[in-house]
Amino acid sequence: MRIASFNINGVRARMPRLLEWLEERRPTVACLQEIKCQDADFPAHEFEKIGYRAIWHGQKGFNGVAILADGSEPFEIQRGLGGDPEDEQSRYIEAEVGGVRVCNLYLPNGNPQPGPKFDYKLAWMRRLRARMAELRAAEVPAVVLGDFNVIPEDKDTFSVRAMASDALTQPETRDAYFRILNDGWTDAIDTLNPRGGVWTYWDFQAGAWQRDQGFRIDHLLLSPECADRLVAAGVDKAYRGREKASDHAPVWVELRD
DNA sequence: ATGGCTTTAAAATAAAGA
Repeated sequence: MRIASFNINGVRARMPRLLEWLEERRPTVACLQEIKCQDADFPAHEFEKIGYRAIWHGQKGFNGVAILADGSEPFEIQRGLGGDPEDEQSRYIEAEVGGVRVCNLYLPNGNPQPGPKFDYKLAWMRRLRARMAELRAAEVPAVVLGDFNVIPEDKDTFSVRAMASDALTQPETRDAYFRILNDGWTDAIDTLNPRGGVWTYWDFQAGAWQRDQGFRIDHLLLSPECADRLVAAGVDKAYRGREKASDHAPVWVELRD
């Protein structure tokens, strides 16, 4: 099975491009972030017409996540990340699909740093680590994927200097990410591309796409039960160059059945 | 150059993104 993640940056604005990608690439599971719509406005019917069933967790104006599955309805396990009853942002949804636990997240950006948004990001990462520890303890095959808003290492950005004061590269951000990995998770794209230089995001501004000035912030983390089944992982880079594209490209992992 | 684009919300600007 192939499990994909795509920060779509406004699901309604991207529908033609998104349907195109689903039909051309036909992922078994497609996780979306930044759907930027309320629950009532999610275009579930458009996905059903091409054979995908969906669950989603929307929010007015920004954030919002969804899980699409080819030919079956994802079995919802959890919506929203635990650990903070005050947190009302729609950034997490978890489901069972084809015997795999699929955990789709849109991690807070955290800029500007320092400040309350950065504090929220770091707190969110601690809460995520707690949820992922539960999944590890249960020993279920799990893929935790999405827009992490983390540039893990210097090799994951076109310019270390340009990103030096950005929340995505701060030592605290990276520490939190590697604390999670060291609990026993495998970063699929990094494992298959250890030298780096793989981008998943290119800014809309300053000709970043044309200059190939991007970075890697969309990640697919595999539990040991899934890491044993890793066949391939990659970025559908060409979709970033199409008309009315998102600023992210889709990322995917292929698991042996 | 806290710029440079783009979407959403809502009616002209403002917030958010990374």
